[in-house]
Amino acid sequence: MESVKVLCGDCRLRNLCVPHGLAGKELKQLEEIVKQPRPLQRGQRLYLPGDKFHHLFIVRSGTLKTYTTTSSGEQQIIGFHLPGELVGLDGVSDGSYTCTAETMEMTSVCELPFAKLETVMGQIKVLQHQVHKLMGKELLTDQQLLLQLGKMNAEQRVAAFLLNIACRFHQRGFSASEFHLPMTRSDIGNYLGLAVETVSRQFSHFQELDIVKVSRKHIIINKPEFLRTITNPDSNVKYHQDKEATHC
Amino acid sequence: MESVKVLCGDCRLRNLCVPHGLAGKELKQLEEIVKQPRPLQRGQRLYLPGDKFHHLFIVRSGTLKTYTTTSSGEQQIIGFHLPGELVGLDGVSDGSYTCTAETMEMTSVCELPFAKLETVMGQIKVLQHQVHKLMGKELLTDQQLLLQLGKMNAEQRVAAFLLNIACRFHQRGFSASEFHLPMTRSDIGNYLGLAVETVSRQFSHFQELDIVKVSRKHIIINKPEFLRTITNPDSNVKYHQDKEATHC
DNA sequence: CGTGAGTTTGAACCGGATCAATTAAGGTGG
DNA sequence: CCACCTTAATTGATCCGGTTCAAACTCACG
Repeated sequence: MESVKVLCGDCRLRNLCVPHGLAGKELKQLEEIVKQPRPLQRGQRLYLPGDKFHHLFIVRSGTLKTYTTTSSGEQQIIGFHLPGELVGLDGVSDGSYTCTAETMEMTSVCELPFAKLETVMGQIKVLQHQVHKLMGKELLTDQQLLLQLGKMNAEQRVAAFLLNIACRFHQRGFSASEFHLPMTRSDIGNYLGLAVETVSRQFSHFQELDIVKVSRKHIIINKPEFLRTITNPDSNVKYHQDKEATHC
Repeated sequence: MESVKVLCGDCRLRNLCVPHGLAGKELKQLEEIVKQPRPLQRGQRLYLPGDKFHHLFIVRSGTLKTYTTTSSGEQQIIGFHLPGELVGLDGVSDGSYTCTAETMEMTSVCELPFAKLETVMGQIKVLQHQVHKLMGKELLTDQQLLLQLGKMNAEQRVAAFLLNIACRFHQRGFSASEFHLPMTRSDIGNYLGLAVETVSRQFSHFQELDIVKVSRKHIIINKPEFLRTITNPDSNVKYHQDKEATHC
């Protein structure tokens, strides 16, 4: 029995995603080129370095990580991808992927054939612009991480990481103050350029300060504003007292 | 007296650049939307964070750097941009630039209005695909740097940096083994997440090993294969003996 | 239960930062 | 053309944040 396809128009995530701004016939055009392969178990790979690039993927549920591998076998995690996020852009430039995309839990994705997407983008301006924005967002995400790796100490990196994850959960309709991390400490350390032990110690450290409550992968953020103070040391930007928007 | 506009069709860099693959009427369509503002002195800014995004820029001659600035005023250089390279994609996502783009010497650029570019991309498939590839390349460049910042030690970062610069000079028709660095040690250190002193020491170190000859900004690479060995430690990938292509 | 992966915590070590001082090189004005 | 000044680069000595090594602990899962 095949599972029924979720149409973009019915998807909770559509406004974070490629179909943002589309409706009617145009939305249908997009829906027609989207495939939804069967869900993947934890640890399965969507693609490997060198695989020919044909598709972009969008996480529908679950989480992916993408990582590059050095010639000596070390890997650097480039990103964690939550529902609504685009994966596979690393293949656009050379026509083959350079990263590995691997699921971190049971995960469903949408599959977008890039050649067809480009054709439809040529016809629908709104779609074209939205895809460009999503490509641009990837760049900003990477730049944010570069800043963390290049200029922040361990405490700041972990604080920034927690805020970033909290913010993205919030955007997806989940709590920004209480959530379940889909990745291990080791993944976090790899991503942030830190040893596992350092990540663990920073978590304990924040817990001692009563900024967060950590039990394994379950996180409660008590004082997001403290985390923000840590990442932005002597920023004299006023702290905005919007009750809700503060998390992002 | 206005300087004469260099047409894409006459530009040495056209195959690295946006017009790659275009000819005739299509090339003309592109040429029509390209502006060439007057050359910029060293230290001038093309845009600042928060400036509204209207243009992409392409370096025609000279060098740019782009950097993000933290709330506390620290800056992280994201990239150095040589002739033929695209600058300004950090503005696509939010409609405002997030970086500062600053010249490192006397520099000329081409200016591409992004809205018009998108229109023409909708009409010319080859152009559309080429721009997407250039956007994808930015991502790969950032990912390369992430790997360096996340997983490499000082020696490896500096070696990788030299190889990367050498390669890009080579692609632009200059020598890969002898060149003039457009940036200061401090810029290199900032870019690589290292202190100035560390960069300087690594240069001296490589010079002692007779791998390079350094005098200030003038660099001669004697043994690029040694640099490659340093960045790819126990890679058992065979060393290709192509006399020329080896630099990249 | 028992087993193994993931996590936490402690102690010792080290690579690169920081501090400090010297040298070299453009750039400027006399 | 040269003396002066400022900025960039080099080199040495010390220090420290984060890694590494080691061990104990916890929890999910067969």
